[in-house]
Amino acid sequence: MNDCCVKKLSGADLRNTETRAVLLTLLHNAVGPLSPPEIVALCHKAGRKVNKTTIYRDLARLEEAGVVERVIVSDRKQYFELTEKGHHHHFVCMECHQVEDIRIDESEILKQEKALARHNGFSILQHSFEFFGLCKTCSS
Amino acid sequence: MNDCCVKKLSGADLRNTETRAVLLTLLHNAVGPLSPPEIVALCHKAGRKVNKTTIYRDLARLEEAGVVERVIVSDRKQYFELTEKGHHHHFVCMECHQVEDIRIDESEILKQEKALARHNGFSILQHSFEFFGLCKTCSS
DNA sequence: TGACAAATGCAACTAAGTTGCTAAAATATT
DNA sequence: AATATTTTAGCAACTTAGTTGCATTTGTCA
Repeated sequence: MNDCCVKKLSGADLRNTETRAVLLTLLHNAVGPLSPPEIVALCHKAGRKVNKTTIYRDLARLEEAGVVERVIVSDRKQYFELTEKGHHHHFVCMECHQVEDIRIDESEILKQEKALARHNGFSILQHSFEFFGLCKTCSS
Repeated sequence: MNDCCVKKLSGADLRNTETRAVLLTLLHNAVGPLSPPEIVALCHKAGRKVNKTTIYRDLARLEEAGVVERVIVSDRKQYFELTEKGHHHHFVCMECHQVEDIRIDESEILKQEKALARHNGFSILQHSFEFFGLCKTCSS
């Protein structure tokens, strides 16, 4: 298990297991957020037999510990990514369904959020923007 | 069945059935998009016994016909709303999970979309913004 | 009214996600 | 290093959303 993983796990009071190392490595290498079924499939591909229950529970614990974040993507699945990736949004390819991280300037949006909250009487605590279209590969 | 529904259905080459009238009325009166299980529950509440299969199929046909739109909300369910409501976004209450329609000025965002697409090599065809927080009722 | 296509309901199915319980592995203790 | 303790893993069973095939019923139009 690499040092980075050990640090993340021990800092979170979680035991260092091979499954967690694989999980964190997968999330680390991913170009976008991963869903639990995707993670299970990738583990199996990497020769590691894991049960989906374990993945769901590990993700829940890592989320509690602040190591991963549950991400809001629109296709009726949960997604997770490393917290260290920071706040960003997603591009979803309508053809291959791949999800890519993207970063945008939010200054204008934050202004509008404030106005919205004031006007409608609710408080806005977070947001999620998704863009849909064809990715580089699928559009060429 | 009210005139409005009849027009929507005949214009879409769909037969006028009581179930569809109820469905369209529910969507018409909703403050936000509805999920199929929600629609089934609301139908039953309104004294109309419908099978979920019918609702899923009716929604699919109405979507094809452009009468309703499949909406992208983040909680792993499909949602539908009347197309006539036009383009807008959603506010999701983190407490009661109610989804409300909201409208924002997108001029700044559209500019960024163009830049993003150019920069990353993909084409953006649609987007979906969701805001999360506490609704008027839940925050008071 | 009757023919025919469309719509409905039912049962059976898939897939994501959850929970309880037992077995196994990781850490702490001696 | 061996063992006690606690966490983690795996399995089976379950829930809910959503889908499909097929038989039956209902709209629509001649």
